[in-house]
Order: sequence, then structure tokens, then C-alpha cells
Amino acid sequence: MTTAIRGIETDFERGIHISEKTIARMRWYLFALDEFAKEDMSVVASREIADKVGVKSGLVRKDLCHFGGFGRPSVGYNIAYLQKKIKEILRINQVKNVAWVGAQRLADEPALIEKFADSNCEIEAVFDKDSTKLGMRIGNLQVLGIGEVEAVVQNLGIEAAVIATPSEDAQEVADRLTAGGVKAILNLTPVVLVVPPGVAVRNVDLASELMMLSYYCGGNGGVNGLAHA
Amino acid sequence: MTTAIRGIETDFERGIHISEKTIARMRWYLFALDEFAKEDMSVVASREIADKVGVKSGLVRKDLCHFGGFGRPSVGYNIAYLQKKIKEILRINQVKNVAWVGAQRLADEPALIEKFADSNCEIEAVFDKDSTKLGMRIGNLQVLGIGEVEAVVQNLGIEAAVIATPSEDAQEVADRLTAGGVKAILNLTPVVLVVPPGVAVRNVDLASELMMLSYYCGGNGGVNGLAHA
DNA sequence: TAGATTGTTAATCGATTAACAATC
DNA sequence: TAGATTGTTAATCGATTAACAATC
Repeated sequence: MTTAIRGIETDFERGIHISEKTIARMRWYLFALDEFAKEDMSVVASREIADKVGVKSGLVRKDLCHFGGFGRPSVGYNIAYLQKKIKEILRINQVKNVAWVGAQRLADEPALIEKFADSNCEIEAVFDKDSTKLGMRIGNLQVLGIGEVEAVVQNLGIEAAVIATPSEDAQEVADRLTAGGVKAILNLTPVVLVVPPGVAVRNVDLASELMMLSYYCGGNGGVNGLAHA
Repeated sequence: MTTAIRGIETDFERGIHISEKTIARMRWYLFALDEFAKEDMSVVASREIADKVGVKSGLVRKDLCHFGGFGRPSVGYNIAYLQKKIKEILRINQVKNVAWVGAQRLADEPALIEKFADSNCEIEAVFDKDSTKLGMRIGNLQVLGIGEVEAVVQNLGIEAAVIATPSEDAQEVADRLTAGGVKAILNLTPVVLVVPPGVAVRNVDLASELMMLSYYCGGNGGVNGLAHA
């Protein structure tokens, strides 16, 4: 809304709510910038970013404006600078402490630990409801019982969590996580979680997505859908 | 909008566009109905469905009304009947012919073939750009070159496709698929695809989701997000 | 009949688009 | 200066909520 010059705060800095759709597009814009950077460009217009991701140029400018005035009239946006700014906004370079609930999935697919680390998400605790899994080692972590979720999450300052439990436990786990102060949940189950306001949930579940695609197969005119995204 | 009695068509039947958010919630409602069915209930009120998935009851009724008048005043919705109807709407019980592009992922994780079959998605063709993979067998299918995508997709009447290629090939593949008439794409790459109007894209990518969650970690007040929806 | 809950309309809210003055 | 593109406002569009008459 306003530029960040001389102490005038942006919407973002004022804590004004920014829609999830805008945040999803910020990721798209970053993707576009990476593409332009590969082509050795140093400056782009909102129009070029817009075309690359399939939105209108005014929307690109409006989205970016929530976070500050990053461009220069008649010139455009400096790619390296805007990349840096979007990464800051999305906290991409900050290390995030993550809890993982549902040890089996991580035991089956230990490569996930590195995949998370690639995104600066460090798995700091693993929990499981199944008492036979207690104490089991995953990487250099010991599996804890889900009764400890609230306390451990609070003590370690964990802000995000992954739910990879059997479906029937997912909602209980979400309740415990949010009680412990978790603000962001990645839900790998098909369960529709209900969480308090202010907590973000992202769902990643193949079967659920297939269900939605199925509707569009017949040609029920759908357009781009973020997972999302 | 209107009931389906005596030839009066629903929004759905008239081909009026129904928002992606509504379709996502239809899946949620089905989830809730499955839960209620487990508890041996036979009838529910919109209010109960709403509470189970975290929306307002009026929205549940409005969403359902796009597809027909499934409830009875002062009674509610018959669970078995509504389950059946939503499954019809989402085409869940219909077999969908699916193309898969990017053979490596399927070779690495052959269990995906059955996972898709569980959702009535039959993988009818596999394509790859890498000529060294041509003719390779996956299940009972032979890998075809991506030059054949348009023709094969058309001939087999394929309506949906999965893109699991290296990032740099994803947009080209999307272009070929849509040229061949594909109306629904499941995108397993982090690429932001641009597709013609009327084509649905669902993204399933862990790194992209972590990027979005990262924003909400600090407590930038987010609410429920579908990947999702 | 009295009470409950649907289907649907009208009011509100939020997000996108169009347009343009300000700026480089 | 003339031309281009931003940041931002006002207009439009669409989705949610509130409310209620119709129905069981």
C-alpha cells in the first residue's frame, strides 16, 4: 500500500493480514525471477513476471506492494534485489525448527530428513502414538510419545510440524501441536483438519488431489489451482 | 440454486462454473460424511457437517445446492444418499484414463500405479523425453517418447495426466498434453505451469509447500489453506 | 400445531481488474 | 522532453455470510 521510505510502514510490517493467495503467488514470482536470472537478465517489468506465471501485471504489482516498493517507475524490478526480498518475506533462508509426528513414514523414507533440510526445515523432534516405537532412533533423534508434544514443542520453540500419522490420530495431533504453539502444519494425511484461527495448514495428499482432479476430467471447466500451492 | 425436480436444472447441469473452492469443500464434506457414517448415523444437518470441517452451515447448504436439493427441511441430509451423490459429482467411481510423463519417478516408486488405481485412475500410457528410456517396461506399459504425447492422448481418450519430469521439461509437457486435449493435470514438479483456460492444474510438491509454510511460521496470521486444496 | 432445518435471496466482505497520476 | 512502468486508487467481480420464507 505505502512505500517503506522514512518509517512509513508496509501492510506487512503493520501486521495487516495478507491473503494466502498472495503468499502463494509470491512463491510463483520467485520461481519466475529464478527463470529470468538464468537468462542473465538483471531487471524485469511486472508484465514479464505476470506473463511467466499466468496472471495480470497489476496483480503482480499489487501483491509486491503489500511488502514494499521494490520497483522503479519506467525501469522495473531489479531481479537480484527482488529475489532477496521475497526470500526474506517467505523466510526461506531462516532455519525453521520442525516437529514430525508419525515415525513410520520417516523410518520408511529417511531421505525426507535431507529434503526438509534443503528447505531449511530442521526436524528437531519426532513423535509417535504407538508405544512400541518409543525410543526408536530416527537419524539422531529418539521417538517421543505424543503425550509430550505440547511440552517439547514449547521448550524447543518449534513453529512448524508435519502430521504423518494414521488418519484417525491426525486431528488429536493437530490439537496438541496448536496447544503447544505451532503456527504452521503440513498435513500429509487425507484428513480435513480443524485448527484455531491464526494457524496455517497445507495439505499434501495424493489421493485427495486425485479426487479433485477427477471432477475436472470430464471438462467441468476449471482453471489453474494452487495447491494450492 | 434450483432443485432438480421436474426438469429444472441445477447450476452444475447447466454448466455454470463452480468455483474450485466449492469443489475442494465437496471433498471435505465427503470426508465428514464418511466419519458420520462410521458412527452409524444415517442423517446429518448442514450444521454438523459444517462443524466437522470448520466452515459455516450456510456455506455447506449453498455449496450442495449448486448440484441439487439433496436435503429435507427439518430433517437434514441422508448420509448414504449424499455420499453417493458427491461421489457421482466428483466422478470418484468412474475409471479415469491417465497419462504419466517422466518414467523415472514411476520406475522408482512402482507402488504409485496401485495408489492411482485405488482412486480409479488407470495409467494407460507412460512417456519420457530421454531416448534411452524408450521402450523400457513399467508395469505392462512401454515407455513412449514425448513427441507422441498429443497423438496417443487423443487416441486413447486420456483426460488427465501426471507431470513428473525434470523441472525444465514440465511446461513443454503441459503444452503437449493440453494440445492433446487433457483437461486435468497433476503437477509433481515445483514448476508454475501456465495452461489454457478450462484446464485444471493441481500441484503436489513438498518443497513448494514448505516454502509457503515457512512464511506462516513466524506467526503471520494464516488460516486454513487447502492445497489445497 | 410448533419446532427444526432446508434452499435461496439480499447484504457484506474480500480479491481482482482497470485506470491513471507519480516517477524515473 | 517523451516514453515507460511503477504504486495506488476506484470500479468490478466473485465468494461468504446473514437472514428468512418454504417445507417437513
